[in-house]
Amino acid sequence: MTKFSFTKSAQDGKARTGVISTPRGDIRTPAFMPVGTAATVKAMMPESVAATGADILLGNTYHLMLRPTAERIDRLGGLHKFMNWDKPILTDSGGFQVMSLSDLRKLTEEGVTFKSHIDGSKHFLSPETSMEIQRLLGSDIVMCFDECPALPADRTRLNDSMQMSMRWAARSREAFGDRPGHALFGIQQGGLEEDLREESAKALVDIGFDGYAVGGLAVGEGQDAMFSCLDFAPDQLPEDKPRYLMGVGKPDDIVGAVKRGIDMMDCVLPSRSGRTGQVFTRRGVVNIKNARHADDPRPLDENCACPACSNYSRAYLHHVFRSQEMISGMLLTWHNLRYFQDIMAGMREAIAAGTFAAWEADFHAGRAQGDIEPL
RNA sequence: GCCGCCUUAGCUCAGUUGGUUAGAGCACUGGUUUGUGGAACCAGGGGUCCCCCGUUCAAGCCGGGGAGGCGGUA
Repeated sequence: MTKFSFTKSAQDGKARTGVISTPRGDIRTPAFMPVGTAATVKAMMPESVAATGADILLGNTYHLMLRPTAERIDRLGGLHKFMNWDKPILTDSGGFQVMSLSDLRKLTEEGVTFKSHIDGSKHFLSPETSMEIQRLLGSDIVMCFDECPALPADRTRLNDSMQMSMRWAARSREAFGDRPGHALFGIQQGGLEEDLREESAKALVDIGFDGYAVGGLAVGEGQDAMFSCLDFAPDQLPEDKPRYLMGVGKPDDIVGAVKRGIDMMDCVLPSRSGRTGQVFTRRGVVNIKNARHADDPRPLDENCACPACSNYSRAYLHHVFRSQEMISGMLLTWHNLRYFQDIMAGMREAIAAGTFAAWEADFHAGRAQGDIEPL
């Protein structure tokens, strides 16, 4: 069985490019992972997700634990077979839901009891149960169970939370055990505090992981603060392991993160926004629902090779969105995912060529143009 | 012809005993979304309350007349 490994092939400034090798295939970095919370990237067929250029996608412990349950997925041959995706899958541990479902859970040192948002039933997640669920799912990259505190938060709260997440990281490592071909990633916490981040990184490295995530960002602090944190946080993590910025972000967040040394990211924005009419393009954001598109025969982005841009007018995309036709979410999600993957491919190429700064300038110049003039 | 019901925002409709600046859903115009509780959410514009007369301090609401619509009936 191929071992899990990360090979960096080039670096330009702090930006890195390389390959994460797994038994289920290679992940080209920097990588963007579409989010498939409930064993589906909403509105997309798995083969379509692959066609956008994704090497890996993300699934979720909490959601799959509730429905259809990890045990059922295990009986049916694992998450890859279940959802017809044979490339790598990274699963979040449920840590994010500790924050996003804060009204529906009770947290103790031992773990978190959730009241199901589906039927109100109680479910316990801890480092140990999260590891077991992610094992049953057949996840290739397992995330430690952590607490992701929302920002702003005071230093005492951030410190207490980080310390507990580090204890949970040790328990996660212990419970994960030795599973060749599968990776376990630790998650750095500490809010925006440099010394807490440093302490967290050291604790994680002492435990030892296959990759390291920067957690607890893009949770209310704004881009300037996030970038300030990313000016030091990735540097605190091992240079020879993948660095994963969790939950980020918008196109310019992603570019700024890679520039600061991040190798992997995931975000719901391209898929969620695709379903709600917000489109990301080289020239910025387009709201396809806006009246200005109703008679526009031009494509969203003439330089995009996705099906939405290749075969349909803005007028059509506007019409099917307004009509709430399912193809609207399908086409716009496809476009957004393709655009995100094009950004990643562009960055990988530029880093390899040593031209990242020029690529980045071009990226920002395109956005500065704004969307095409209305007809 | 007669009887009954109806007429309030672009549409479908609420509107208490007559009482502040007449509301909702949809539609319309925009905005937001960051390890998915989300095909979600937020904000805004939009009114000759069918018309006329009357009663009253005060009428979408009460009375009279008219117009239009729907249903029943000969």
